[in-house]
Amino acid sequence: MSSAVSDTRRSSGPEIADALAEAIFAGEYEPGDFVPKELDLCKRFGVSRSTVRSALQTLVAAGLLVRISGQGSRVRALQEWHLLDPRVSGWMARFAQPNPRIQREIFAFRVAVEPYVARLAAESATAADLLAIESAYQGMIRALEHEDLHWQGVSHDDYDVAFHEAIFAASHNLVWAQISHVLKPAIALLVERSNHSAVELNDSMERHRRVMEAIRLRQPDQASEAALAVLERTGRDLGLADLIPRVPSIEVPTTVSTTTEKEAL
Amino acid sequence: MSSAVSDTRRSSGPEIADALAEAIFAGEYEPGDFVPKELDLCKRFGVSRSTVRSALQTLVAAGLLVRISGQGSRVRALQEWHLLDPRVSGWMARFAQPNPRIQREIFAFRVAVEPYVARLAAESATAADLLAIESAYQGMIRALEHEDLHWQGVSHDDYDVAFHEAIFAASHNLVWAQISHVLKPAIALLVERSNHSAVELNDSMERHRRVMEAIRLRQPDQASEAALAVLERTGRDLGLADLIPRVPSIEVPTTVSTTTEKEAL
DNA sequence: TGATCGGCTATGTCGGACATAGGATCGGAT
DNA sequence: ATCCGATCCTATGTCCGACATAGCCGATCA
Repeated sequence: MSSAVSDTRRSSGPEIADALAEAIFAGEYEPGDFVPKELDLCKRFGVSRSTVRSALQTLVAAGLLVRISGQGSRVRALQEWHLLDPRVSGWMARFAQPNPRIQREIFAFRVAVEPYVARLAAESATAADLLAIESAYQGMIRALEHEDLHWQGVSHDDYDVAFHEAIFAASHNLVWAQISHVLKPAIALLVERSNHSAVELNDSMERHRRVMEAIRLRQPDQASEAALAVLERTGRDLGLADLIPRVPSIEVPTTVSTTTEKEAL
Repeated sequence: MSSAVSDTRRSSGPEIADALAEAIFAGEYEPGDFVPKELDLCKRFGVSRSTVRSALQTLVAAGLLVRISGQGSRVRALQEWHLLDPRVSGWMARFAQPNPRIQREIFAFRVAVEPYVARLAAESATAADLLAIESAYQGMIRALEHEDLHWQGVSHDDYDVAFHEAIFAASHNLVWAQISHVLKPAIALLVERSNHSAVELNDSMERHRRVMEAIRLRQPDQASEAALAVLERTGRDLGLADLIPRVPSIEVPTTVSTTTEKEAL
């Protein structure tokens, strides 16, 4: 048992935390269980108690553990985990792939959020933002043309992720930008798992292009729809398509208070 | 200088991190600056290096600091801070009150998000969720009637925050629930700063009631509108009303793919 | 003048020790 | 016999002192 964490080489801090996180995400220690005590972890990883404590503190900060004085370190319930911590998000993408519930809920979140963020981007993207978006898009194109050789180690998927990140950044809102950092690992995971046939890729590229174009032309409604269309393709590729129509994206209320769409700048 | 952090009493771990965070948020140490080295902090707080290192590690996990071996601990740029970490969110609410940009952007985020979450809640709230929402609502009422004496130390504001939290929980989505934890301190801050005149409170209560009723009756559209109306009042009280019409909430696309509203369960 | 070498600073890691919190156990009193 | 309290035990929290290491700066030398 516990084959995942048995490395003896000196790996300093973060790698120990990673190993423990992997074990937790793999279900080796379930919520309510206690992870091994500090001294055992010292022996297992061949490091001192300071280092182990440092790693454990990382997991506490991530909300994965509670440390009870005199008792041990207990795995917390799933709801308590800080899923919005980029570290946790990264672990989830790497280790929790088979967990369908989490994948579904994150995708549902993206379906709600990304069209709205695209709308914001259409309203307030600067030239610099457009450049970042277009660079990512061109990178995706180039990576497709020189299919086998990854352009300088940067693959099509990397550009795809960068494309989505650039749109979040273009929203010019601190909170949404943070959320893109959190979503990044999840997006990366979905991108690399979605299908890669030629037809699908062409379709996907066209959908991405429409998002970019709508943002450039300051067309919030079209940007929102186009972003949803991108997710629709991804969802179809991964069997999550049922989340698309039922969980709509963020809305423009049609109440009377709505002033005419302001053409800023 | 640095009058904020000069307490000598034994305060163990978290309070030292809090004191440092307060100093950073107060601008005592700006991005790029170095905070005092470990040994100085030991002397200042009267604790050992282990304790200081523990506190510093908390700030690193929050994204406020980078620790460079042999050089010191440097304050990171604002964009790097993990604003979605509940701890950071709490510090922000407590210490960064005068920062109008952050307040505005967080409120803009709420305006986008809360109506959509209310919609989700209307679609999938269970009886238990309704109970939680209604309990918070009744608590607000009781706290108003016995105005001066806080009911068992729980004030009207606390119930208000709990009301919003319960709605997030009723969305039954891990990510949205997390976001409520993050928003909680910000909500608490806004709630306690908004006006408390009798007329305004009555108006506010009526708006809250409409949200609750719409969720109970499974009316997503009404729930969304009602949630926006609650925020509209808050925004008006705090001079953020201009964010309401311009930054609409998450949308139901009116594309053909929308199936008929599903009456779940 | 410029590149390499050495020293300096502050963090990273180590090992051992004691204090403390929380649970379990065992005992006494009703 | 049951209930309650004092005691022991375990594992974490804190402390101390020491050395290793990373990164910067200045001095030295070609």
